[in-house]
Amino acid sequence: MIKSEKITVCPECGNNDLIRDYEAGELVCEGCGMVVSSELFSYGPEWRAFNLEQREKRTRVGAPLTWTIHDKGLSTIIDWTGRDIYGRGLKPEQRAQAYRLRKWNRRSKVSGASERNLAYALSELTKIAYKLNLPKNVLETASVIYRQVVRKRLIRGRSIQGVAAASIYMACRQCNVIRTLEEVGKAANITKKESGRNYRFLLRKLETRVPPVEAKSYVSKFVNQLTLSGNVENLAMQILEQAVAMRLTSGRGPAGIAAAATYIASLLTNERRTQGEIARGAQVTEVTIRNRYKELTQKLSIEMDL
DNA sequence: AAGACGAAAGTGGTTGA
DNA sequence: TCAACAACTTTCGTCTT
Repeated sequence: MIKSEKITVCPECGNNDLIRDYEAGELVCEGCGMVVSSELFSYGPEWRAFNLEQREKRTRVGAPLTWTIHDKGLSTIIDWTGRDIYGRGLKPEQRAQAYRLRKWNRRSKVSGASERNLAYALSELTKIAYKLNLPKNVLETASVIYRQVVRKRLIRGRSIQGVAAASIYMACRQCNVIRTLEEVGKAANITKKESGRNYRFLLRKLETRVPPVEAKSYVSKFVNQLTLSGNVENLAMQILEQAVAMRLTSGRGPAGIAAAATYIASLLTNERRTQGEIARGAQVTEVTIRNRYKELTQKLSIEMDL
């Protein structure tokens, strides 16, 4: 789904190497990193993935470079051993040249506080993503988001940790990977409140539309956590589709509904899990699961002959 | 003994005056 | 800014497997 596709040259630097970053829904200039247009829309993977592992493998389509290194992974380093590639010593004028090259190479890479901060922030993003077991595309998306924030000069007065967490959370939402604000906050060593504040801030300032989470997105997470089979996952999905069609989902927390659907599916397929087990993984209470469970079984007239 | 159930009171966030 | 409100949580006693 692509809108306004006529832009071919970056208005910032005149470069005509524009990259379509579908995961972030943006048209990005390869030259200067400017986001030329954020009109592209992406709803995640083009084909179906049934769990996180598959999703990780199947979403490796997109920008060819990485956005997680401050110079996009294009750097070269010149080492300090005064020898050439054959191990021979260098002549004095060559050594002097190598020294000058090194100096400028270094300076061109991490120059000034903002570059240093960016490098630091990107390494933080990587750490958080690692702790949360996030697929690569989410990390890449988060990096693009963070760069946007830097470019709009919104960092001042905010902690790098906080903005990093918010970027990761936003990237998760855009990529349909379910992580709660609490989980992200914990991985970034900040409170849920703080990560939430920063997320709302980004939402407002970047004017990004993030569609609300569908209950269905939760199911694969739960199924993985509880090591249930694909049958359960499929059945839970079907239940949710019916629930959505019958408007049983509006105003309800998607996590609770998905948890209940997973619970029902686990009963019907004889892979029973207790309400407690599911509740713990879903970060809702048993009571909520029970309430949703009651609604779903009643309204969808699912027979529970146990 | 563990799990499921449900009533009742408490909590944090949104909404609308 | 504040109170009303809905969804959800916590807690706890009771019933079921």
